[in-house]
Amino acid sequence: MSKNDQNVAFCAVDYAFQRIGGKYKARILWYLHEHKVLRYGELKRMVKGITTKMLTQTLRELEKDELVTRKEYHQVPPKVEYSLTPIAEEFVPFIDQMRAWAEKRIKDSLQDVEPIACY
Amino acid sequence: MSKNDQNVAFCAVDYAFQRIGGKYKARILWYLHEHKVLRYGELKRMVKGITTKMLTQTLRELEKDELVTRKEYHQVPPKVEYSLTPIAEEFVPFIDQMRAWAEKRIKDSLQDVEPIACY
DNA sequence: CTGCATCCCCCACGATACTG
DNA sequence: CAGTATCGTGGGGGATGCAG
Repeated sequence: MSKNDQNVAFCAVDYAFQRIGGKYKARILWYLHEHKVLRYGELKRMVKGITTKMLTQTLRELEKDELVTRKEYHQVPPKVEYSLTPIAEEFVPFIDQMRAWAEKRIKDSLQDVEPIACY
Repeated sequence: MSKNDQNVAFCAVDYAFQRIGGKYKARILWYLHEHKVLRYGELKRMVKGITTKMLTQTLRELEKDELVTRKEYHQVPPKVEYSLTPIAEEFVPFIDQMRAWAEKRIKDSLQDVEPIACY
């Protein structure tokens, strides 16, 4: 594969995963869907274990892909709110279905799987 | 985060992504769904750019997670067939929906996106 | 509060060669 | 045909410190 193929999606499935894959994206989208609007610090607290670097970076990517909207209030102290775009809202149902599927799977194999502590 | 949290899913969404995330898993599942049964070499040809190492490794992981079935024919030359488990079949509709969503997105932003060459 | 800048490490993934 | 084995590397991600 040539260097230029880096960001080329081989198919639509790839395209989707490039946008909502990664370690935190799906979770962030999910939380934003559940709460409609979240501040930076709120997200940071919900996505356990994430660093500011990763949170900021991930939000920027989601913003670039038009999946989240960033609303900055120019005040001191700063206040920034994030929410989903309509495009992202269209996608959320799939995340929800995946969640349901996963929960069923987790229940069926109730060994070797650590307790799930999510929202 | 402690070392032992490596494979712990923080939530069901994580759990799902740990199983069907990665660079090739979704595509492999999709191809297997489309063709019902595929031999190793057939998969290798369909998943463009994948190496034998990654294909084998990915198939092994999917097998371990009970998403694909491996059927080996003890003959010369070797013949191995892969197919989806019922659990994976349950999941495929979501991949399909994601694909539809992605294709729509691709059509809407018909610039800077390379031609999608997938099945 | 909401970030940005650095430094650094690990491992997912690639390339290549070999085998029953 | 259907894989192993080995070696290398790029960048995703972590830790920490600073800033408006």
